[in-house]
Parts: sequence; C-alpha cells; structure tokens
Amino acid sequence: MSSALDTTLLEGGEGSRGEILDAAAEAFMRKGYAAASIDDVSDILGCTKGRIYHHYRSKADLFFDVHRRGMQMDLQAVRSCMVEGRAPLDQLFEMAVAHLEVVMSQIAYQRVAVQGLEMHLAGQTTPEQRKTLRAILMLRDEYEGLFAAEIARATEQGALPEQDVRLVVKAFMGALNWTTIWYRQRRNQSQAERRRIAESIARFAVRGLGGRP
Amino acid sequence: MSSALDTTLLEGGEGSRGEILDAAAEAFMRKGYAAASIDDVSDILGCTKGRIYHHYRSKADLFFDVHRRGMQMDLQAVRSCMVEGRAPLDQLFEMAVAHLEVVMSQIAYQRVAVQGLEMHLAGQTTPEQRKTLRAILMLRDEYEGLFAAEIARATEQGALPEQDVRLVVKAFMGALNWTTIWYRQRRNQSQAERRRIAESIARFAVRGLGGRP
DNA sequence: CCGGCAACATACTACTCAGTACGTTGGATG
DNA sequence: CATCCAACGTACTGAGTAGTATGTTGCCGG
Repeated sequence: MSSALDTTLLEGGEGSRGEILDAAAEAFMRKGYAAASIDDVSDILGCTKGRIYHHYRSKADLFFDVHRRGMQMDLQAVRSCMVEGRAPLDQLFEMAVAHLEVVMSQIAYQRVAVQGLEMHLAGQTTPEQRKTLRAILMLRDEYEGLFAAEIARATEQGALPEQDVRLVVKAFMGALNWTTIWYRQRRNQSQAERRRIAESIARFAVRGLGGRP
Repeated sequence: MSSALDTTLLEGGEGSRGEILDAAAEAFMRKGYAAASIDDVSDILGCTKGRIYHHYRSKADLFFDVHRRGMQMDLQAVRSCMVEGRAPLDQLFEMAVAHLEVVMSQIAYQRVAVQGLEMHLAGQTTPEQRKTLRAILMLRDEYEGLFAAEIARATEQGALPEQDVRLVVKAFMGALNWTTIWYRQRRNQSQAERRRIAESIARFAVRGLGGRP
C-alpha cells in the first residue's frame, strides 16, 4: 500500500513510473524536449498517452522528473566516492571519474539534464514550473559546489595555484559534461574501455586546474 | 548589382539576409530550434513571415545558415591568429582565447552552433537537409582538426605527453564550448574583463593537455 | 461475491505553427 | 512613362500535438 504521491522519492527505476522515466529520457535525448511528443514516449513503451498522463500532470513535469533523476544519479555516485582524509587532487580525480562513468552509462538521463540546464534561459514555463526548475537547478549548484569545495581545499593546501574558482570550475565541469555531446555507446565496448576514457578526461580536468601530473 | 543567390558567401551581417540571420540566431538561442517559430524571428525584426520565406525555403535552411555562419566566425578568428613558427602550446593558447572571444561576443550564433551539433543525433531532417548538415559538421571537424593538429605538433616536439589526441581534444573543446551554456552577458562588462575570462579558460585547457604553466 | 479504485485505453478538442498562394509596392530599366 | 521584378505583406490550410473527458478492466478488501 505505497503512497501514490511520493513523486519526490527516488523510486524511479522500479515499477511503472520508472519505466516511464526511462522511456522519457530516451525520447528527450533523441529529439529534445520541444520536439519529443508524449506519444513518442508512449510508443517506446508500447502504450498510450493515458498511462503517462495518469502519472504526470504535464510534459514539463515529466521532463523535470527525468532531469531530477539524472542529477540524483550524479550526486549519489560522486558522494559515495568521497572519503575523508584523501588528498584533494586525488579526490577530485575520483569524483570526475565517477561523474564520467555515470554520464557514459546513463547517457539519456545526462543529456536531458544538460538540456534542462540550457532550458533555464528559455523561460517557457509556468510560474509553478519555474519553482520546480529552480529547485532542480539548486541541486545542480549543490553538485557543482562539491567540486568547487574540493578545489578550494586543494588551493588552501597549496596543491593548486590561486585562481578564480567560480571560473575554473565551469571549465572543469565543461570538460566532463561535454562528453554528453560527443560520446556514443559502442557495442562490445568493455567496462575497461569506458574506464580508460573516464580516466583520460578526468586527468585532463585535474591537470587543467594546475595539479601536477 | 550583386547576385541574389550567393547564399554561401559570408555577407551575413550586411543587408536584409544579415538582419534575418541575427534575429534567427537570437530566437533559436532563446527557445531552441524546435520551440522557436518563424513568427518569433519575424517579431524580432518587426516584420512578417513573408520576408523570411522570401529568403529561406524552410526553417531548417535558416537554422543551417545560422549554424554555418557561427562556424565561419570560429574558423576565421582562429585561422587569423595562427602564425608560423610559434611554439605549439603558445599557439594553442592563442587559438583558445580567440575562440572564447568569439563565443562571448557572438553568444547567439555560438549557442545555435552547439544546438546544431546536438541535433546531429536527432535525425529530424529530410535527406537533402541531412546533406547540408553533413557539410556543416565537416566544417566543425575541420575546425576541431586545427586544434588536434596543433596538439599533435606539440606532442612531436615533446611539449606534451603521449596521449589519445582524439579524446583529449574533445575535453579541450568541451572546456571552451561549455562557455556557451553558463556565460551571460553583463552590462558594463569591459573588454578587459572578457579577456581575463578567456585567458583563464584557455589556460585551463592548455594545462589540461599537460602543458607546463 | 460485490463495490470501488488504481491503472490504464479511447476519443476527442483546441491550438500552434510550418509552409503556401497570392496580393502589393517601390524602384530600376528601357 | 510603361513594364517588370525583387522584396516584402496578407490570408489561409493542413498537420501535429498537449491536454482532457470519459470509458474499461482487473485486483483487493470486506
């Protein structure tokens, strides 16, 4: 007898809601938010719009849920790889690798998350939806803050040169997140190969900050 | 008595076509390709669709022209900053700065160019349009190739460690192009301030390759 | 065994918007 | 001064789609 209103919980991935989220992520990735229709999503699932509108009040709400889920994936992966006492630069490297592995394994959700970020400018939303969007973007700020804090720690310890953290963290995230744009899933691509890609990009990002290789 | 069919020339910026291009870049930046309507473009110009369809056969053609123009801006700026005999890492730094200054000064065109890149996956185009899109994406490959070649040169000279150039050039471009997503034009933002931002990001990118600061 | 509700499907409506067909005008040309 | 055409404006159509109103079904508790 689970509550039918726990939209904010992270059950996405199980049950009917989870299937809808996966299909929506796929559809939004392929065509983008505006071009993807609700019928596209239901076609992927082999059902009709009725099912989707039974669970979500609007297309925007569905999109936001996919976006939020993508951010939660990032947050969980990166948080769980953070350990006390590790050198900040090593920590940053591991965080970057963790982020990249989420990007490559959950490319649909991650591309949607980037779309949501771009959508920020286009104010094509109702006031209530803007509130929701704000909340998700705060999740993103919090996420970026994890990296920024680690950069600041490294700087305090003298492992990085003094610099504008607000600025370089953008470049840092850019080097990582650009992967959502060029990366394509290959068949027979081993876990090890993805790991190699993640480490290469992560090494680039940490070196970019001024960390010695 | 200028030819009325020289669509491929880079006259965009002058005359009626140039105004349409500017307005289209603005509209596509604000709402994205799918969400922006031709009427949005004509509203910006204070005219009607008639004017636009007199110059462009379809919305996609207009978008492609904006995309192409954006790439031409990049190519011109970067090519004109390349000089013979300069050390590859210095060259890369200057190229990155040039790219970033185009991004910040022509944010609309550059955001559209990134959209066009993302659109590649979504095959929402006719066969003829796909051909056009291919041609523009080849422009982009050529552009990326300028950076890749310089990275290879630096590696040959021992200024950079051996690494997967195909991969790191993606991270390099990512650090630069991510600027199209977070950068916002500020009033009273001096040319010097923009220069400082460009140099910070460029320094990050070159360092990421393994170049000594 | 029966009422009730969650979880859908079906069948619509209203609206946006790309593209078109055609009218209008002003200036260059002869 | 008549003609012609580029450069628009006006008015319309058709297709696609978000959202809704209303069935239908199967399961679950009493």
